[in-house]
Amino acid sequence: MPEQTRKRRPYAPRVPMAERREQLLDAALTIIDRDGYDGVSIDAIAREAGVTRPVVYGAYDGLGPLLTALLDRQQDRALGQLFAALPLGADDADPLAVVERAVPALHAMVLADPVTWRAILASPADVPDVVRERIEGDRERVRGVIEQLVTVVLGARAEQLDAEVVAHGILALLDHFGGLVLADPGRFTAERLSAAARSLLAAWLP
Amino acid sequence: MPEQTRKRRPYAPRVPMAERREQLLDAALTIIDRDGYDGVSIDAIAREAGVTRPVVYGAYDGLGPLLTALLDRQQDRALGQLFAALPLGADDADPLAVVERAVPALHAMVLADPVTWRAILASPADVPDVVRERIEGDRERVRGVIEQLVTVVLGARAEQLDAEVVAHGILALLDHFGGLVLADPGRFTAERLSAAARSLLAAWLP
DNA sequence: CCAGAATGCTACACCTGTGTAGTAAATGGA
DNA sequence: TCCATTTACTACACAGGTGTAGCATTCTGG
Repeated sequence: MPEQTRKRRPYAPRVPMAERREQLLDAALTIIDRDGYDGVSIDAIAREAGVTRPVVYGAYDGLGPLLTALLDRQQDRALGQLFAALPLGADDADPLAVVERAVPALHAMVLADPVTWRAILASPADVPDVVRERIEGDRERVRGVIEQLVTVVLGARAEQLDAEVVAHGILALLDHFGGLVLADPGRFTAERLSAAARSLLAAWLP
Repeated sequence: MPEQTRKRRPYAPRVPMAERREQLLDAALTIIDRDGYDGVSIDAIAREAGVTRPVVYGAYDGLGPLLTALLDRQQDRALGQLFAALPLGADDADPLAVVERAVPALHAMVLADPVTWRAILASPADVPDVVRERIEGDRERVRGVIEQLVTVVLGARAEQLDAEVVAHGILALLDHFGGLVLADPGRFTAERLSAAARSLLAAWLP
């Protein structure tokens, strides 16, 4: 009686590369959302996807390239969502209207795709270098857009302001409140945040 | 000829426990500042301090307790510096004066002890749980103080405002600009930040 | 001056992750 | 149907971190 009994791992369903790649990116994103960037490793991704490590190495050349691919994919989603939410066609130049439209739109945006946004908003500091650099770069792009938006919307008033500093401030606020909304949606509702922004801005305008 | 030639590591200077503990905390802080929280391990701390791991285990029961002790020490420094920088005795209730005093004080504060503040401001997300909880708790305390400060300083005007949201916002701004100052002191000077805060606030006041 | 306590070091067993070579199973076209 | 290709798995060697047992050295007080 040959002891062939050594249980062999059941074969994972065979899928073509393209699909496998997508599946691995999903697995990585799931891990990031559940365990943070610390939890991401080739091994963890393989386990999460129900395959073995060589399968992952077959699809990507390592953790760096895999995360880069993930960022490529999420970047489209995130920036697309974001630029859709920002009232960029706002030539009306009414600051109050801009804020009234942007705040609920952004609120809806993060809650509509919490996994993507948690990965971005909760990312900082010790993430793998590839990820860090990528997100930094995107932040800069967004900050530039905000800076322009501020300049345009505030028009003449803007001359008093340090637009770069203001843009940094706005982005910091979006960042922080985005995180709060994700962490505690019941406490930080769109209405509440809109009201706060409105009342601050209303008092500020002439 | 006995082959006693197997080089034995030269003994590190012998120090009493109390001093050794301080030295290990310093080593940990150095590593955090240089390599981020990712780089912190018992092994790395031992190397940085020029001793072997068992020495570290003799002083602390593991990485968690060591980092807790580090936080205990840094907490005093940081909160002491912070509450000294915030104009808490500001019964004069002049918002502009409060900001004019607070911004340069905070700016000086982070630059006076960059290691401590980088460890706090650049901490987020995936730090060991002990550290994360501790810093979160402190943030809440500080936010509470700011909330009160806002209420007091703005007086009657405060009734229009959502003090909690405003305090969150202010703390987010302090956080973010603190990081910017540390990253690029030449670009974000005390004067520039003061001017920006002053001009925003001046326009906002009646 | 010489125990014995205090302090530090070596060495080991264990864990988790990386990356790869070799092998086994599934699949699709001749 | 059957074989070549594609896809997946096993197994190994290596790297770095943890925690501990046991030995070596230094220092101090009697």
